[in-house]
Amino acid sequence: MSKENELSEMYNKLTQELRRGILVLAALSQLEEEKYGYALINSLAEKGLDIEQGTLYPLLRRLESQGLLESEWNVEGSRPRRYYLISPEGSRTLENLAGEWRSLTNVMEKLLDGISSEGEQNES
Amino acid sequence: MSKENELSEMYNKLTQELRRGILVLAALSQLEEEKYGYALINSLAEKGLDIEQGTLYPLLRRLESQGLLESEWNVEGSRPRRYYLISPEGSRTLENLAGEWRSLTNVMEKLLDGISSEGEQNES
DNA sequence: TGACAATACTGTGTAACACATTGTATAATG
DNA sequence: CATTATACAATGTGTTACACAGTATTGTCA
Repeated sequence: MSKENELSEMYNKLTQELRRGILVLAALSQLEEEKYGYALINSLAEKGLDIEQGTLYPLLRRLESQGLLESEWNVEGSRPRRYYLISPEGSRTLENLAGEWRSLTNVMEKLLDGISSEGEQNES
Repeated sequence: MSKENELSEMYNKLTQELRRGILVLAALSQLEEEKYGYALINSLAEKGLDIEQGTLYPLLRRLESQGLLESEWNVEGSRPRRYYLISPEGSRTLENLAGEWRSLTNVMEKLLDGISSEGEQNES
């Protein structure tokens, strides 16, 4: 059993690495309207991107400390929630990152040309 | 000056993170025909993906140790070169990763819908 | 001969993610 | 009322990989 497990474990690592890095982009892209962490997790999950709480919350705080996000507590509801919103600087960064992303997809398209994917394509 | 430098430094980190993870995919995709490291660097650069030697060489050795690549010294030319070739298992992994990549691009397309990129789009 | 390009490799630091876990407040259920 | 479940936030620890800078060798060309 060890062989297959090692394999899929390694494969998971690789896909994990693949997802990594897009998280910032994904988060920023969804915070043009104010959201709190938990809601962001859900809205990303709806669009097919699962992210752990232990990944997202530090990420949000990091982005805030970098000046890309702004946050404030909202205590008016049932529970206090910390709402995050993209900052002007975050918007510029988002646009630039989005451009980088599109460049990358262009490059990868060239590189992957002719490689058929077995992975299930989720038709939306 | 420090403010702008910190900014672009952070931005570089982010784009770096964005590139991260796709390196495996890029390398595997180009090694369906035998290549040596230096040539791979050049061929990737031609397609728009710059990768440092200190990044690629350890990556190749890692992929080999994981069984995704095979390598051998070729001493017939002027200098000895280590040639790398994707393994059967590497091919399967490549196909799966390519599928994951395409899923990710689908998700990101949804997420980035409506975000205009300022970054220069390299029209090929 | 000297300088530069091609080619390969390694060691170290940094940073981010995943995972597990803690903690609290509210809702739901028995 | 007590207990469990869920919404929500936070942290800290370990793993991993990338970048960077540096070392080293061998050809080539001036």
